[in-house]
Amino acid sequence: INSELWHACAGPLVFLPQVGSLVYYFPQGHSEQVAVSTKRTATSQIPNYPNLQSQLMCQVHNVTLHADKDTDEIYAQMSLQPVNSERDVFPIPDFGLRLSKHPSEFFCKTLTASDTSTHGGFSVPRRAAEKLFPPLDYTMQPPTQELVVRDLHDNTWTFRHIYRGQPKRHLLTTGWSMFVGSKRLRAGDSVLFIR
Amino acid sequence: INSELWHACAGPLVFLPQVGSLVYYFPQGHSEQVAVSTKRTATSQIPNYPNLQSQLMCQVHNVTLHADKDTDEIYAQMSLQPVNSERDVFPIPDFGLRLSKHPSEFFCKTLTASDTSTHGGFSVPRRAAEKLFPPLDYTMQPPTQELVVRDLHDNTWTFRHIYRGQPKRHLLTTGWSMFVGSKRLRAGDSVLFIR
DNA sequence: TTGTCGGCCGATCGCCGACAA
DNA sequence: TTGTCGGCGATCGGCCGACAA
Repeated sequence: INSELWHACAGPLVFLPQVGSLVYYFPQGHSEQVAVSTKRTATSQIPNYPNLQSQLMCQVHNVTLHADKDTDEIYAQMSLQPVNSERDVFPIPDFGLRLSKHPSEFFCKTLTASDTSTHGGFSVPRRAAEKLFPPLDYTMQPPTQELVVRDLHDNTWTFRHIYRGQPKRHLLTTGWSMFVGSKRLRAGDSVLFIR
Repeated sequence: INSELWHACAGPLVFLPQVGSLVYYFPQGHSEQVAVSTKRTATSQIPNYPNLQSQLMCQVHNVTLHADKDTDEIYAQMSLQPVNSERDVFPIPDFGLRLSKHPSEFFCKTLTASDTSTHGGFSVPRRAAEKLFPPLDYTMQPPTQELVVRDLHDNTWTFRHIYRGQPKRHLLTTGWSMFVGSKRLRAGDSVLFIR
C-alpha cells in the first residue's frame, strides 16, 4: 500500500496511533460503527457482551494500512493488546519513529458526467495541473506529455496529458477511459492526485 | 434459485438428502474436499480435530440450493444436527415430500471459440433446437422468434432465435453477446438449457 | 475557468452466407 | 451438421474545438 496516498485519501483529521503506544478501545462504539458500515442493526446481528468494560486500555502492537481490492476504499487494521496498567506495557524498539506522513501537495476532484463518460477524457483543473503535474514544454504544438501514475495498490497507469482547446485547458486523454472502466468510476466519485 | 435448473446442472448422479432424514457426516472427507476446492493443503491451513469420530450420524434439518453470484457455480448448503441414536431423531412434518426434480428435457453444449467471440452469435445444435425450443413458424422468411430465458438466479435474458444460412441452421443472435459478456463466458465453458 | 456538446474518423460489434471439416 | 471465416453496415470510442455557464 502507498502510505502517503493512503493518508491523502484519509484526510488531515485521521491520525493513526504509534506502534507501542497506549490507546483506549471502546467496544460499544466499535460495534455501532461496524453495524452502520455493514448496514445491520447492532442488536440483531452483532453479539453483545454485557460483562465487558466500556473502555479497555490497550497497547498497540501492529498497524497496517489497507485498501479494498475492488473499491479502493481505505481502512486500517490494528492489533491491540489489553493491559491492566501502564506497568504491563511491553517496550517496543523504536524503528526511527515512523510518523504518518500527511502530504501537502495534492488535489482532489469530484468527477463530472463528462469525466466519466466514454465520449471524452478528464478535464484537469488548471491550478491542480500547474501545481502538481510536471511542467509541460510549451514550445510544443500542442504541449503534451505522458504521465505515469501509481494507485493505492502500486499498479501503474499512464495518461496522456495535453494542453489544448480554445480557450486552452489541461486534459487527460489516452489511458483515462481504461482507468475509469477498471475502477468502475461514476459521476460523483472522487479522484485524488499526489506528487 | 431455480431448483430444476440447479439439478440439471448438478447432473443425474447428485441426490440431496430429504429434510428430516438421517445421514452420516464424514469430517475428514469434508476437510479434504474443502482443501482441494480452495487450493490449500489440508494440513497447513485447515484445523485438525484428532478427537473427532470419523463419521457422525446426523439428522438433516435444512437444505438450500445456491449458485455463486459471480460464477454461477452451483452448490448446496445443509444444516446437520448430530444425533447419538435413532431415538434422538426429531420428527419433521412432511410438506408433501418435495422430491428433487431431475429434468429430462435439457441440452448442454460446450462453447466453441465462435460461440464466445464477439464476431457472431451462438450456433444451436439442430436436435437441441428442435427438441427444446418452441417450434418456429417456417413460413416466415427467415423463420425467427424471440426466446425469453431465466438463469439460476431468475434473471431473464432474451435471445433472437433464427433459422438461416446455407445450409440452414439454428442460431441465437441478438442478445447472446450480452449474455456472454455478463457471465464472462470463455470457449470451453458450458451452457445448459431446460424446457 | 471548465462542463457539455457536435463533428469526425477509426475500431469494434455483430449479422449475413460461403465453405469445408 | 456445425465451426470458422470474409464481407459489410451500424454502432461506439475517443480526440478535437466551439460555446456558454
